[in-house]
Amino acid sequence: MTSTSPNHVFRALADPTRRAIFEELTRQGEQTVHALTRYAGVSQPAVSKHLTVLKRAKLVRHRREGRETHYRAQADALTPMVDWLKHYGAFWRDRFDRLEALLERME
Amino acid sequence: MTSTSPNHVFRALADPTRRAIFEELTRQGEQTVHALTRYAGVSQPAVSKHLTVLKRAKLVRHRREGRETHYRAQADALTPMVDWLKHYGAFWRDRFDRLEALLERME
DNA sequence: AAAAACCATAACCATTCGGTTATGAATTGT
DNA sequence: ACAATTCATAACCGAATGGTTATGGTTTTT
Repeated sequence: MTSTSPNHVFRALADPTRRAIFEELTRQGEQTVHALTRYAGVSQPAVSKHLTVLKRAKLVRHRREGRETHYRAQADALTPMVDWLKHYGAFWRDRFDRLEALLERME
Repeated sequence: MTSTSPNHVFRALADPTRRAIFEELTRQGEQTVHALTRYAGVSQPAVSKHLTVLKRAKLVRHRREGRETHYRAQADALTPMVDWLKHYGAFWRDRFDRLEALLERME
């Protein structure tokens, strides 16, 4: 019961600007909308809309602090995509399987 | 050399119908356009267009045989997506790293 | 108190997208 | 030779997408 439909995640990461925002949040950690706007090269409303899409996919969380909103990446929301790759990326399936076996032995 | 931009792959897999086609090709192996059309639940031209998009992302290969065209999944084209997950999926990064270390030791 | 900063939403616009039907080219079957 | 099958492309359409500027609500700064 890890995930039902990976739809939102795949959709959200299909856009390069959105991917760039997520990447930036992963690299630099928590950021305000203002900081992300300077980084993204598009208008502030555009960034806000992208963040809404990422939020819907649970790829980011936000935290209000005064007049600014801090966003941070929520990497475990990538699970549906990883699961999908495990099932349909035959090329990688062996490796994933071996990984899981290893991790279990490590517990 | 592994991949420049994962753009085409992410875009191609964003659509559920396209993902379903790729999944079907992965599960059942090579298929004609006709077979895929019966499976996909959309018109034949729609399937052809989806296959064109998947082809652009190198996710499928085709082979003409008489009047029919056989398509098959090209799973190693998922590499850019896996690489991206390795870099930006912090949650999974440790696991990937450990996996690669293990695999190297196993050679 | 007034001004400025930060952010989200609304309204709008051009383009892209995913689908359709129509058509034609090539191959196969009768 | 003719009919039928397979597929790709063209032409078209409504909806979704990604961007913009305008606006307004909070909160901070002066």
